[in-house]
Amino acid sequence: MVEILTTLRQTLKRQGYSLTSSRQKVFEALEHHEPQTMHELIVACPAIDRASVYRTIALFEKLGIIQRLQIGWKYKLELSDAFSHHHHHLSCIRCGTVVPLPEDKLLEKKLHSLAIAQGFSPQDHQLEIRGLCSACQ
Amino acid sequence: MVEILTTLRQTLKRQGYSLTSSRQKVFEALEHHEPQTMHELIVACPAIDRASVYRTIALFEKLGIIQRLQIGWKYKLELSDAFSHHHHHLSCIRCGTVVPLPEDKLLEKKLHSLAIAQGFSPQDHQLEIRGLCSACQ
DNA sequence: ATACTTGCAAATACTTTGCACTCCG
DNA sequence: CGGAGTGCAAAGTATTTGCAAGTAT
Repeated sequence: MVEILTTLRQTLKRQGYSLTSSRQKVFEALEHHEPQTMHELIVACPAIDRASVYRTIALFEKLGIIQRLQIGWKYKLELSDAFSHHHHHLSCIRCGTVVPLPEDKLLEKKLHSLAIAQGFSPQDHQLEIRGLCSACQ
Repeated sequence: MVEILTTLRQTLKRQGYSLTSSRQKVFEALEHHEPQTMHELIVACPAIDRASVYRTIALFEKLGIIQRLQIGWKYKLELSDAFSHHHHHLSCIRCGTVVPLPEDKLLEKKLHSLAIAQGFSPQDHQLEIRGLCSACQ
């Protein structure tokens, strides 16, 4: 808990930024949650101005602290691999639930080799599988 | 060429819509192109009002003619699997180029089984691999 | 001191809607 | 004729920017 905030502080400091209480609140709103929309995040941080949330998210994204993903129609935000675990998502097209997919080494290797085969130097990737969750089937 | 327009017409007609010249132009702007942003599409159809392009895209999406993808920051649009081939994307984080990834049966099977293992009934999926293309490395 | 941060208000950008008119079956 | 389709302008949302005041190093 304290540990991860230290990592966050260091990540910011390394680039000349500081861990302010606003930034910490945005970070905590993202922690231990499913990917959120910008709107949800703004609501989750009522004490912080919208513009500041946008600026914080832009900064976090630049520093690789968070990542955007496509879940359904709109993008959502979640902590990046460095602050959580690398994973993919299953999303239910009926109830909207998003479930993380356990890491699969074989899949990761496969994706890497596919990119190499096209002459790309892969850096990261995103996968979303849509379908019906067990409850909605 | 004519064939695919016939399929398009039938898809529309089946739901009570007709293939107008505006809709055909939007469709053709999407055909044989990399995924495009809404803005690019609007520019590509100068004779058509912005609102109509939005309405056409909404309709096409409802009927499964196109799909949205998140490529980097913003979403982009492309024809869905029914009007092109199922594929994934490699995108260059430097120059923005998007390259389709050839279909890989093994990958598809793998994704299907991963979803099943979580109790999901998978319907479709999207994969984006980001990295540097051969020219930008 | 100097550079980074933030809130607030205004400016932009993006998307949807209401309405009148046209087109097609 | 009657519903579908479109352009145009206006209304809504979403996101970014300028600026002055506050804060950390």
